[in-house]
Amino acid sequence: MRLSREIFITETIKLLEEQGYHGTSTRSILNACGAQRGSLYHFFPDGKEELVVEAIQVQANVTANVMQAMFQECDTAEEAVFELMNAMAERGEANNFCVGAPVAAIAQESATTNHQLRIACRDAYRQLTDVIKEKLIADGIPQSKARSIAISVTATIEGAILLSRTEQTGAPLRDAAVSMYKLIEASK
Amino acid sequence: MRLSREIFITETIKLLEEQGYHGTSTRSILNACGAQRGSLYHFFPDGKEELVVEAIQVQANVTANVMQAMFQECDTAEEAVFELMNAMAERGEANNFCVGAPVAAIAQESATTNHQLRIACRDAYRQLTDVIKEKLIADGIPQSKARSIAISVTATIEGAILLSRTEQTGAPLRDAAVSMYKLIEASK
DNA sequence: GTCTATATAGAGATAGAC
DNA sequence: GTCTATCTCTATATAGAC
Repeated sequence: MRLSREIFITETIKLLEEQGYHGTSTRSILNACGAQRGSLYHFFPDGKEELVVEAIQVQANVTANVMQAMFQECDTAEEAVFELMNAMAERGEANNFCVGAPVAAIAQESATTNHQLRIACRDAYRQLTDVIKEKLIADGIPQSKARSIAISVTATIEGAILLSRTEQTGAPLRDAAVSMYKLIEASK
Repeated sequence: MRLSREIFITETIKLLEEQGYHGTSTRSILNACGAQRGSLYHFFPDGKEELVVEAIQVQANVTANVMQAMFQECDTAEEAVFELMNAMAERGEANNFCVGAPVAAIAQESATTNHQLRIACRDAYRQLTDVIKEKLIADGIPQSKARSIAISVTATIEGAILLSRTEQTGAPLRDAAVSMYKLIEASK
């Protein structure tokens, strides 16, 4: 089969979402791609770590773009965040929560044990936080306040995905959506 | 050495906190306990999974007790949550964020792949959410509202721990503490 | 660029002596 | 209850033919 870095990255993101870093073997990645071992090390000479770091970066870009597109449709920042979180709840319910927070699992596992991965996760979160922050600023909230709220919203989203996955229902994401709406509204 | 189930559980919690489920080998647990392989399977015939399930339960109980004790010292619910989250920021900074959310890492990894672990994590979160809910109710917030806010707060705490670990600073936890204070205050 | 075979290490678990 | 030896499986990575 004609392979490419892109195919590896796409399949890796999916598996990371479900199983995290240690839980995702290069074997299962190879399997998902229909590739042989040699190809992986041809495209990613530094192996699994290199592949996962790139997967995190690609995933962050994709998510940031989706969020930005969604935010443009919403007048206020509280609406934007509310819509985003409800969309996540729906997406999760449609997929039995097999998809979720690809970065979160890696971040938890690697925060204190793998520098490269930690940095990749950190930068991914900064990118997503910035998208939220910009929407808050565009909505008239002063910069330093916007920064603090954006971090809180990012935290809440990640935690709510975790709870929704654990409960196997979108309820936590929907509850948290309401709370974030109120929080942003009250901060104006 | 004279061993016990308790020693295994205590050491396992510590390792899970840093490395998650797949990242924590039974070998490293044995090492930390100064135990031999046979002892583990003597105390926990079903092996790693049984041990980890118990570790999650014990950890949930300990955390719930700490929270309850802390909450008793605080007049209002918003104060209580604020104090808790700031205490977590401090604790993290004192430990280079090597400690954190033992349940979160396992929950992420096992949500879609291991039923027993998922249930243990789910119950752990329900227990912690209940502690927060009771404080909100005691503070005069009606039950259904209290439930929804408690879930949001739990989500935010878990997410903020994740961000703090990733950034290696307590800032996200402190930002989120302020936000949760505002959220609860505005919900009265 | 793709394939197979292999190297090396580590995983979780079991059996049975003491 | 503890220890050691061992089983089986799987992990990541490499080498070299094609």
